[in-house]
Amino acid sequence: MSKSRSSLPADTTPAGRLSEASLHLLLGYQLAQASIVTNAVFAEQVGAPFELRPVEYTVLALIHENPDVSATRLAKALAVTAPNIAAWIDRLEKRGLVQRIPHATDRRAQHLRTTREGAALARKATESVLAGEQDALGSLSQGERMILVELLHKVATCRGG
Amino acid sequence: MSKSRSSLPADTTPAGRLSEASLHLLLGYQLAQASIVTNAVFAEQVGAPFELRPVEYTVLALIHENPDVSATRLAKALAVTAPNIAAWIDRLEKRGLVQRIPHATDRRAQHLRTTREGAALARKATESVLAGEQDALGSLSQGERMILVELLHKVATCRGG
DNA sequence: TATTGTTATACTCTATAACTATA
DNA sequence: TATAGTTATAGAGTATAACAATA
Repeated sequence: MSKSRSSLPADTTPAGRLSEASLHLLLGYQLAQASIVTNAVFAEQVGAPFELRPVEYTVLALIHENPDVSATRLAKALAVTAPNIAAWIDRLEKRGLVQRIPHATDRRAQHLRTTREGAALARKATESVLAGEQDALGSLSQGERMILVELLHKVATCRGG
Repeated sequence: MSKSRSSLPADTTPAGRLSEASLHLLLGYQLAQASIVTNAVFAEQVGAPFELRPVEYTVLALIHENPDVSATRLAKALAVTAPNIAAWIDRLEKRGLVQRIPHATDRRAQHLRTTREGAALARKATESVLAGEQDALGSLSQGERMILVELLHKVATCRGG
């Protein structure tokens, strides 16, 4: 069953049917338009039920996957400033989702780990967004989604890190 | 000449080399990571030289391409609220880049048009970001960029408009 | 001197509520 | 009663500066 939406002219905005021919090839514009959809999915599947903001969720998930990571490395991975990553970690720590562990030899540094509850939440949240995205993006085949993810990763890799 | 960066492990963040296996398939996450790159390109090519914010530029470009569009339709196309689109239009109008024209029959409504300067700026800005993106994303072939744009457009089209 | 992490603070962006005017 | 657009205001998100402690 194809969606009526698939009959949209190629060079018009998804909402409002505005011409976007000159913007069509702009990756930044298309990323922003696509993000409107994924942001809505995230808000519905994770933001509202688990009270996690997008960045907050990503911080939690990356700590979960990278036990004993430092705040500095997290900040670089997400391109957020040091004061802001500290604030996000604060929130997660106060909710009992992550722990700050003192570094054994370097007394300035610290390791970050998820608690048992944090790990469980990270798993549940990831599962929920994934399912939500697959549901919302039904018009894309599994293959198309794979290609899209790989190309996006290639774009992200152009970053100076 | 291939970039040293192309030797990056597939499931690590571009910066910080964190594992991201569980996030890898999340479109929202990959969009955010890719946006870090395109946002930097925009800031350098348009944001700084022309003093235009991303949304501000997009509003200008869409008005340029859709003469006599209404603020309501613009707001829907960009998924921003009515008060915010009004503020962005205010900024553009005060800089002499767009004009608000009273509607002929409906005295509540108005048409939006770019001025001669606004049109010139829209053209120059679009040209600059495009060139900047092509330069920054040199590791993607022209074909890959086309596929990426089309898939992103397909994602955006999943929006309820 | 450079690095890790923090606090304090200001700025930008966005959202909601309440309003005017018109249809 | 619904719509187009505005104003006022609060909240979320991010940035810079200045700092403490350690390497």
